[in-house]
Amino acid sequence: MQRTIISNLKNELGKEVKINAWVDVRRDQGKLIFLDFRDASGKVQGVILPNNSEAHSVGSEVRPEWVLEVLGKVNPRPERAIQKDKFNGDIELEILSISVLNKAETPPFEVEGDGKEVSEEIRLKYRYVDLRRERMKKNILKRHQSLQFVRNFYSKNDFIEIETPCLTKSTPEGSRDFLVPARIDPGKFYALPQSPQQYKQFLMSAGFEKYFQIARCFRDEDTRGDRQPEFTQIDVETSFESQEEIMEKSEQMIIDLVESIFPEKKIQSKPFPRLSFADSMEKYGTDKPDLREDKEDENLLAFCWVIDFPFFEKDDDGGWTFTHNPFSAPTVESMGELMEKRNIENIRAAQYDIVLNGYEIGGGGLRNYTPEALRKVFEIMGYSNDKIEHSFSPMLKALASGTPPHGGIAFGFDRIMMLLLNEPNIRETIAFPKTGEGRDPLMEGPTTVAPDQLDDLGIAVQD
RNA sequence: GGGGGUGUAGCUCAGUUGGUUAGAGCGUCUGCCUGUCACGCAGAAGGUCGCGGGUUCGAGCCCCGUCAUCCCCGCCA
Repeated sequence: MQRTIISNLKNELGKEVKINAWVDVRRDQGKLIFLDFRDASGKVQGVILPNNSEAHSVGSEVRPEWVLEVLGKVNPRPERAIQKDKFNGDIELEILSISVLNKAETPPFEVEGDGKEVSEEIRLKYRYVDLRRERMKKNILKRHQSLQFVRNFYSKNDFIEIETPCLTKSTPEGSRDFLVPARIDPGKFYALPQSPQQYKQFLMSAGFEKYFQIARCFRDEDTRGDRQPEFTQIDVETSFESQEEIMEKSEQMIIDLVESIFPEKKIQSKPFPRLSFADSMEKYGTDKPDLREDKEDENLLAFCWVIDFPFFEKDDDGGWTFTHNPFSAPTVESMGELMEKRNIENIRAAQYDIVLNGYEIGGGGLRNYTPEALRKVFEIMGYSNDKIEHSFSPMLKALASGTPPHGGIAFGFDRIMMLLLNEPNIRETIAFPKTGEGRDPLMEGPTTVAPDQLDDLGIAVQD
């Protein structure tokens, strides 16, 4: 007999069916045993009637989280047992026979409820159990639907998804890199990408014109509730488009995403308001203002753009560093100042951040597409010619190979999910997140490795 | 790197001024229960008080160190 999924049982009234499911709850009344079943599609109550002695003896053995194959008959519930507000509350499965596919140890915590009363440490250690709860199933499902939406949106708009490498090269500045020792070249290291920034610009050089990627990014920095050492970015880049065109397309994607996948949400204002960095700092004291008119309304989304960022700021040593991205272009008005390296504090970047309810959820910019302009940025930051060549010569050469004007944006996907799902932190939207110290509580990484693995890599570990 | 919170039964927690045998709820186990759905009733088992050291006649409680975890600052092109 073919398996029926639980959400389809209501279409099989009066028929005999086979289901495969977990035991969600067991209520044993002696002669009458109730078992609530759960599969990926939903839950249903099963009942073992007193006359069925064989099912009865199996039924009194089974426990929560056991995995069963159940043959049963779908019945309407007796009038007095109907539960109007419950999924499948008007039907029940009369259990004819049960076979146990797998037993389960007593779970470390109850799968019922939203898990907010269980410590996160324990939830993450037994994540495969924690993910069985409805709240987590919903989050992971919404995440999937959102990713599908984004893929479709960009695909329909003639963007193509291109994968870029995870084993790449360490470049100075920005965040600390995760390093991967290179066996082929002892003493040398790959770096995991902090973002696919340079690769997507190479793709513009290559003439793909419209690129996107659901990209995993890695930054070896301390975490926060809204930051993880590895995270997912919606990475986008286009050629020959203006800042205005890129912002409009991005805004449309976000609006369509919210309205399609999260219809209960209300967007406070469309189009999204725009603030200059200077105005935002003056009015709100931050470059990621929370513009919600009613902060109690959990379905209210207040997006805004922040633009006109200063390109450079003083670093700790009194030199100049970039505020956002070294590959950004200056605004048209600032190009002269960049090329002549004067008035540096006044140079503005063609840079735009998108902010939601006080969180930065994305940022992008037009890029320097001539090698001369990009070189000026590095010179202002005080990089030697050697350093520029060592770290950026592929990019400079690509820009010299016939690279179109281009720009793009990257969204922090996990953070967007956190906000749209009303979750208190980013970890609730990620199937297997790291702890605050960057550990994997489920797999218990990182760990030491076998000495011969280190030998292969030519690595000696200090005590 | 810094600041703060937490760590006691499988889970969530209480534990008084340092004092007898460390408690509760849920879960688990056993028995009873024919309409439960937070099932109910009766009973039972279950403890490296994170770890190490110190003070003390005596430490879950005080002191020092350490580990884990959460939040924040730094950091995060």
